[in-house]
Amino acid sequence: METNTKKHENCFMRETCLKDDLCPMVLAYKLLSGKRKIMILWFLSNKVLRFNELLKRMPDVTQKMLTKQLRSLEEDHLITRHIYPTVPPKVEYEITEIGKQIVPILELMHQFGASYIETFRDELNARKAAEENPEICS
Amino acid sequence: METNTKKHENCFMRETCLKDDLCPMVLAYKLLSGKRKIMILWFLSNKVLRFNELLKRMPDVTQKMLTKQLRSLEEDHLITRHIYPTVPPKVEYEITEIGKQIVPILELMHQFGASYIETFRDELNARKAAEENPEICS
DNA sequence: CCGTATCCCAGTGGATACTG
DNA sequence: CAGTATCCACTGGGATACGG
Repeated sequence: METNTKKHENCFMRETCLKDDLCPMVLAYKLLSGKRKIMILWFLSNKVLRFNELLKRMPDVTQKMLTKQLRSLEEDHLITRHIYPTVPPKVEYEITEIGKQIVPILELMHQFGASYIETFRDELNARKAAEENPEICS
Repeated sequence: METNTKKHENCFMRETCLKDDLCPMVLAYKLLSGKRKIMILWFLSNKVLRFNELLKRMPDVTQKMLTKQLRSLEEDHLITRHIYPTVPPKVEYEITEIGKQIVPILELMHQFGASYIETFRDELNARKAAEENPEICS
């Protein structure tokens, strides 16, 4: 009987959710897809930050990409953008209420990632070494 | 002191994790990146499935892509592949122990997605209608 | 049944230079 | 400071056909 209280949540989903393309899980995935979005949300989760502050925290991203991802997050209502019309300009980004609901997901991902690294440390190091010295495979 | 039990988990991470590129959160994101991986893990989370059973559950994916994503998941030790050398061939995919640890993330994503849809139902419908009838914008 | 092989396209994201 | 504008390489992923 499915009146069982300990029934696996959303279990029905496993059979049906693909039928309509507004599957909540897939939607959530799409909202987070983009190489930098999770990091942006992560950094904003406990602090309002300016454009340059975000840029400094993400050394390997270009201005263009940061702008693009920020605009996309704003469009999805996950962050807001406050412009102060001063000279020089000042723009602050803040996470929204709905955006904050993503943070627990990020924390779980972090936990999982840490546990995964723990388990496969050696293999991960080997992979990394391999792609840094491809000539070894010659 | 970090002996504080109620301290926000991983809070320190927000400042430092980008410095080395093995940030656990980013790693977790990469393991799940790929249009179908979350769905595959979702379907396998409570059942061992054959290739064709997966294919039937995901009507909009090609064999090639399904194969590719399955191989990638296998390589990352999130699923295993059992081959029965019968005629016709039979291949079963099963989630691993480490793979099972991803399921809570998927469940959170599903919850979030549902809540997001609840909040922005009208806008989501409008967007969908817009991309189905682009001529409206003429 | 469970794949590979080939071709091809659109979108992501990097580098660099310029602007209000 | 906080962006645009251009150009361009790479790859994710779709369509289709073939193979063990």
